[in-house]
Amino acid sequence: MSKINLKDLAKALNISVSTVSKALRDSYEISSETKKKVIEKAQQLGYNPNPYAGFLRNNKSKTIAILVPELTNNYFIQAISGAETIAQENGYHILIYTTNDDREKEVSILNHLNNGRVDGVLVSISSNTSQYDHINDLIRNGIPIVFFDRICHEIETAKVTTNDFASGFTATEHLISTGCKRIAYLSISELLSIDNKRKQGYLEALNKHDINFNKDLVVQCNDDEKLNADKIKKLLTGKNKPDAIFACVEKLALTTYHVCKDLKINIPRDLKIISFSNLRTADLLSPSLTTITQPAFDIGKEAASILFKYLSKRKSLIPNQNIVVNSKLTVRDSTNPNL
Amino acid sequence: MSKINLKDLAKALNISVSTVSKALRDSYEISSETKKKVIEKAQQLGYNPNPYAGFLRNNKSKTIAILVPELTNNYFIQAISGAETIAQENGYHILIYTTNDDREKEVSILNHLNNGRVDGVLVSISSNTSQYDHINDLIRNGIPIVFFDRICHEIETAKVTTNDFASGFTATEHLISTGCKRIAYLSISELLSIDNKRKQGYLEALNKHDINFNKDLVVQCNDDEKLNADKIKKLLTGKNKPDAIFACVEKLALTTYHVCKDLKINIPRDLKIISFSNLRTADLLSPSLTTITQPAFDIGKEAASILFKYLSKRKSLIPNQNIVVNSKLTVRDSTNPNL
DNA sequence: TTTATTTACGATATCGTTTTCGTGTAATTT
DNA sequence: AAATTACACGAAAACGATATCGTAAATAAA
Repeated sequence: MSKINLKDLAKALNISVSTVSKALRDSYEISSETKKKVIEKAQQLGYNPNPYAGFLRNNKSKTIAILVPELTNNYFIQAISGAETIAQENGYHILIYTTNDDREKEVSILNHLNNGRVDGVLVSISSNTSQYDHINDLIRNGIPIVFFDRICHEIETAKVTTNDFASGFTATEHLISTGCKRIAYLSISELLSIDNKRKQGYLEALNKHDINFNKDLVVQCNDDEKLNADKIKKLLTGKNKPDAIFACVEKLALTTYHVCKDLKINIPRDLKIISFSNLRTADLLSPSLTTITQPAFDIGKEAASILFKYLSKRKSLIPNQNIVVNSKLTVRDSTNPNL
Repeated sequence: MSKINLKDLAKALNISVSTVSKALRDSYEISSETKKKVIEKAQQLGYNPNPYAGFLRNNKSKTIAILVPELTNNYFIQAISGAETIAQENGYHILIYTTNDDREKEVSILNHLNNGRVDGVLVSISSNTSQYDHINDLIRNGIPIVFFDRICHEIETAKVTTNDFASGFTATEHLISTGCKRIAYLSISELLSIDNKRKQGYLEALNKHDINFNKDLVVQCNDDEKLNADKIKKLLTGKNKPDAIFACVEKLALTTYHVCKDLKINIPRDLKIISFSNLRTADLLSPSLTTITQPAFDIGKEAASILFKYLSKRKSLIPNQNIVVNSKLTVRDSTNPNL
């Protein structure tokens, strides 16, 4: 009943293992009658090939890994979901790993993957990563990598991101257009290129509109929610308070909402907020949140597509390229000057 | 540089392959000096065992699959995240699959897994599943299954859920306590045991408080958001409107919020809402949403733990058992009678 | 000293495929 | 009729690690 292998099938048909194998793989060497017989018998006995035998033989596993800092994050989930869609279409399987923004873990997981377990990897690096030996090792071993969102510029391969600079610029300019002059920027990590680019956009917009940059309005946050809340609270209660906040990531916008609730600061009257976010409930928040929304699902699809393209070509060296998918500004009440 | 295998290692050390293998697996047959030498050399040459060779030989892959209806769902993501935590602790890898609530896909994926690719499976079935041959096939083949949330009672194995009946009862009684008499129940699928149990709790609470059950107040929804919105709109504009809604799943509560926004129905004054939900932003919604929150992360951890327990015992037949992790009612403004 | 036991290692079969060769028969060409 | 070519299949060697044997040397027991 169970565990039928090629040998069993061959015995049942009174032909050789190799013939059965070839028949099932539709080889030209096998006559169509034999093929038919084999396929029928396979169906009948419920033959299911052992994947690992094939992987071992072929040195290909039709499996990729996706490595993200965390799962409980709308952006990453949508990206993974997009990648999964493409994977199913191409018959690929997906292994999921999270680093919790821990560099040690990232290194350990990538080293673990450096042995042929996967044909390729989709990575969004953890924010405190700044050295890339573990990633280069993979590439050197012929395991291609595609970065998405949190990318490494230093590594030559495909990188899929959104237009972070332009979006940061747009977001800031939007705040300026509502009359804001003292715009704070909430940063999540100085080591993250997406963060830097968004900040560059922010600075450029300030510059264009002749607003002096005040470095006290850039708040360096991290993964500690409590600490972030404290920093934001200090920002909003100190002298020279901002009249707007541009949150680099969703998490910081939500923390800001909570802080404002605590401090009874009225959004958007006292403080306007805009954020990069993939929150599905952005329009149901109180007040609804103005967002720069990244096409996360498409970014995931795109990243997976590129990887599969090179895998199917049996090319493991992916040439350096930057794929940019544009984000979209959705204006809602958190930046409404008339409330 | 790359692709060092046992043979290479053995050659470099001038000892046999079997000795190297045993040394690396810390076998009692090998002297500690030899072990040290082997381990050193392995490190030096960057030896990384080919996983598939071992999987093939041992018929174990230290890999499990998680099958969920969808990824863009806070509950499933938290559960997966919990399972991933346990998996990392136990050195297991996780393959992710989604069915999009499509029975065909569910069958196809499970059949595909029925070949030793994974050692075990964590499943939340798709809502329209009602026959279970594909699942029994797996178990018969020695691949253990643990259900979480969307379970199959008909199959003898471990099932991890929340206390759906009691929670449905609590939710309904809470609405009653705020003065509601015409409480609608938004159902997602009649074939889903969690849905039925929650509804049973709802009915029981109505019964206890001598409220007549009106079957027009049970709205049968599905995966089509547009259709659901129409049904809810009809419910809220027809005669005999409800004064409260109990949404069986988060998605339906959000749809209700949108419909209310459209119809300018004031929550909670005109309509109170409670929902099963794992939304992190429940308290930031307008109004904040009263929820029954499932300990999704813990459910994922629990499900994975049970699976790994039996896998480590090399027992593939998991005895029938129901693990129940209690949900928690968090009262917020959407059911506040004083607003 | 002889026998039994432990210690440390090597040769080899095995897991289930895929694929390269080799080979016998039939069909085609000279 | 002899030689060539196509066709359909089988034998066997991989892929890389594991584990069961077997065995030589060293130690302990007789």
